[in-house]
Amino acid sequence: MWSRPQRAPRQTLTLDRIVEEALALLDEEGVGRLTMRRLAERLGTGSTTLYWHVKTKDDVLDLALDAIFQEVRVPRGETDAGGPGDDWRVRVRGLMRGWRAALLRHPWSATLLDRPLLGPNALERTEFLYQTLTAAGFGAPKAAAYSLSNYVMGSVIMQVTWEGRDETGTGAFLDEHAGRYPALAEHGLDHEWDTTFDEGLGYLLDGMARSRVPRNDA
Amino acid sequence: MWSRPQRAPRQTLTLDRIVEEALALLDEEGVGRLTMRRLAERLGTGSTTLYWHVKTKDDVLDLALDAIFQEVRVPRGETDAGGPGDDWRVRVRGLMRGWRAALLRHPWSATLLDRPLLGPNALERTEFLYQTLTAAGFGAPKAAAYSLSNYVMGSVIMQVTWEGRDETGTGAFLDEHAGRYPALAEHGLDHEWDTTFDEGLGYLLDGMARSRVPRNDA
DNA sequence: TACTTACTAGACCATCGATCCGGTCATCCG
DNA sequence: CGGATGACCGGATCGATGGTCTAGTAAGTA
Repeated sequence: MWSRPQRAPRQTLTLDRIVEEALALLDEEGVGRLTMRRLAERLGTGSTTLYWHVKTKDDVLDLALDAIFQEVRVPRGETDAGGPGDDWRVRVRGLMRGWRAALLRHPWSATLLDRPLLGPNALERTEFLYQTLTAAGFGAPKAAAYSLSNYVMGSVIMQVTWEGRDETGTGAFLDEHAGRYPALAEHGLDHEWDTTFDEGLGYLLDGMARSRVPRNDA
Repeated sequence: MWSRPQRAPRQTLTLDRIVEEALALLDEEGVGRLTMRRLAERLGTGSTTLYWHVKTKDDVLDLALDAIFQEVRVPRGETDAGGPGDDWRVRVRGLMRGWRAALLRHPWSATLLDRPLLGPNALERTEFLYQTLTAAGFGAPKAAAYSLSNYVMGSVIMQVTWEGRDETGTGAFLDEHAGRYPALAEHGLDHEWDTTFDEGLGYLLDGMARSRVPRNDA
């Protein structure tokens, strides 16, 4: 009885549906409101049932986090228009921008970024990053990849942390202590997140460019 | 009855003692094991008592997180030995390294980095960062400061996330899927955290240096 | 002495993640 | 066709948590 097709499961509730609904719940109400009971209720089932498909709640969170990375487009075919050997810059910047944008589209992800990104979608993007850097002539793609990911993660966490808050209270607080923190009070709370991100990313890319050993392009 | 001294409180339990013990508990057992009951028990009191000094558990966490920043030395007086106007680089790099080291000394902090750093210790360091950058001639110190902080935070989170884990399981997992992720599998899991951090920090600083408008130094 | 304030604790509440136990139902085997 | 198997489901329940209610006690003030 070789390759017997495994018994067709009833599939009324699948892991995919759980993840899908978890993402919706997360998007609508945030990570604090995601409980197994509430998730089960939205799926029209009991909380116990979820545990047949999933071992712990952390599994759901891991799955949901990795699902975000599915939205990140991998800039594979993009060849540069002219710049000599700057292909990798375009690709890496595109990946990092997409990475950041996807996480910002789901702000609850910021709280979950302290867990290892080992899902297939995240791994695929990381693999692409390694390959792009290696092809560009970086002897130590790991260091470069870490620096870039770290920067993206930190930027997302910082932005989500500050954007979600009621700034009036914090602003008043800063004004109140303007004597102690003059420079902070002077520059206020509003911030151009996108341009700052691109700026820092450019610095990182510039610095890396100098330390790479070009391969067979000029 | 001017300047009546406020009634001397009994002070058998103070906020300082609570924060101090919370830090010890956090260091010893991690953020997951910090409960109000356990903390109260260590302090020889009941959990209810803590709520007289503190509004919620989040307050304890905020306080503990800010307490970490107390360990970060502010490199105030450090004048450079010779480099023309590179003072700010030395100071900023010193601050960022100290920032990172303090957080790494308390790995539980990585999980809490998704909350605003508005404690007095954190604010004092941030204020110093703004002042140093402004004095160095940066027209937009906020963008520079954000880029730097983001990078530090991301680096800490990434390192803590990976260092705490049992790498053998992850290593086996990667080996198993080496076909799908060849570049990842090739470079393995071990990593030189310190040098990578300094490298990326150098890139950031280099890039910023180019965009600043020098003030009155050469 | 009467009163206010600082402080403490035990019992209690709602809720959570997770499990136990007892089912149901489609499918496969004989 | 009929029993057995295993995928799937859910109510009740467990232990633990954050937080509150209620009821106090000790120390100072008037």
